[in-house]
Amino acid sequence: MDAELAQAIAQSSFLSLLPADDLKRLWGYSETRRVDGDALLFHSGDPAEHFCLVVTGSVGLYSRETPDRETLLDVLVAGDLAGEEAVFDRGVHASTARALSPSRVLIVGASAFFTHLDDRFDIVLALLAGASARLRGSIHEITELKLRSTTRRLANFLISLAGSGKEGAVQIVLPSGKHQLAARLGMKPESLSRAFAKLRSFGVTSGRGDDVLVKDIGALHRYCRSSDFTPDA
Amino acid sequence: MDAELAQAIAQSSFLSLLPADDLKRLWGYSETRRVDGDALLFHSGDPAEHFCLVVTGSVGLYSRETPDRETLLDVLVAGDLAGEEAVFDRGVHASTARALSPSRVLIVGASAFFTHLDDRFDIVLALLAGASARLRGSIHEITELKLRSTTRRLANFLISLAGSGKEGAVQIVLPSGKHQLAARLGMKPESLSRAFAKLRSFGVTSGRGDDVLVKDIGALHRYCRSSDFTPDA
DNA sequence: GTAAATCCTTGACTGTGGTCAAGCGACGCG
DNA sequence: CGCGTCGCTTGACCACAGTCAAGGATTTAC
Repeated sequence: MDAELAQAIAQSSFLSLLPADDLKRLWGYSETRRVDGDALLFHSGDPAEHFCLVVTGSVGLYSRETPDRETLLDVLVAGDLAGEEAVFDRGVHASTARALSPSRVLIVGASAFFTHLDDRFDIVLALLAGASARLRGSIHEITELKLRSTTRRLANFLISLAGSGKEGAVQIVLPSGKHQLAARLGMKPESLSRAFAKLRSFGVTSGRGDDVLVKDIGALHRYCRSSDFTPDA
Repeated sequence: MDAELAQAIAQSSFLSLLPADDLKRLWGYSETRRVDGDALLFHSGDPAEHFCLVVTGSVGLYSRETPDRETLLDVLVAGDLAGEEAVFDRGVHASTARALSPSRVLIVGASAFFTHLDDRFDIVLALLAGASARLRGSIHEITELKLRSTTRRLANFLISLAGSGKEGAVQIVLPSGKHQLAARLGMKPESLSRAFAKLRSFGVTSGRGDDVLVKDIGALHRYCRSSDFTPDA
């Protein structure tokens, strides 16, 4: 176990709770693997033989209901788990996971993990907390989609990226390219571009890369709050 | 414990798994209550002192991010749990629960329940399965919102209400009024009405009540599949 | 250095769905 | 019986975002 892995575990909401001997046992039935961008980790509908912890890089979580159309649900980074919920529900992955950039992942065998659970009460509790947190995130997501415009969604997303407790000017690094960001927010790249253009008048500067500069995060907050039509001037 | 309650428990994905002595213990720290329509069960942001099982009637789950705007996430009926995820994540309710019609609910104390968990491994496992299933539902929901039109969303919803394995003509009873159904699907009542109008040419008949008649469920399936533009004719 | 390629932006047009407002039809009540 | 209300439907209009297509700007290749 190297430094990268140790850090990913520390960032994980649930693996970080595991005592050392459980981690050791986990190594016995899991492996780390390096994959390049666009590599498929598992596919929606696949039997859940394993789930993954992202160690480095980024992994996209996709929903694919019809064969021709799919949508990016979330971008996972170091410390995030992918596909662990399938182990407890129907044994079939609900979403597709694909690397967005060259990444390193920890692959955990589902059945071995399930056996492991039999005598570790706190693991299950941690998993339950993780699942609840995700559920909370989904609720937030659905609300955003239902009643926020594209520009507001972007502003809100930037705020959440900046983290709470920030003041004044903030430098933000997007977790993925603009194209994927658009998908993640449920819009087209063109719309994202226009949304950025609108936010420019609120002090948001974005170049061609993944870096975004916000002159005053408070102004963004105010924009999101503004209960109704600021006609996006 | 009466017949109504027994039936609600049988329909619950998780309480139905509990052995009799755990149920008995559960009674010790929970109570049933009758509420009228529009009664508030708990509010988003409230400390999670209890969660609820719907025994009869229907309960709406709302998300409220800004004080002025809220959206209906889901309609819960007999056997569904409301607010149980908060017990494991941050101890604060993520959503607001309000009765949509006169209802009967089982109120379970959160802290007592948490203590109860300490020695019941399988309860936690069942809860985890429930949370995973909900997560799966959320994923489905987000996908629908991102890439389906209002009419498709309605058609898909009717199909899921009909249940799988049906053929030919199906009689469907909506879980709530048209107004709430519209909110649940993330659209306005006017749009819902238009969506029903479009589906009329596919053999869907709806009056002013909660009853919907589908002449051929297969036609609906085909409509949803039709990968792209059937220009909703 | 020029050319190609990639990424982001902008523009013009269209369509879906929200908004506002009016029009039913059913039911309840005086 | 006429009047009001309520739930649903329709119509007219408009705005936001998707589509198609072109235009910069920066990087890579030769």
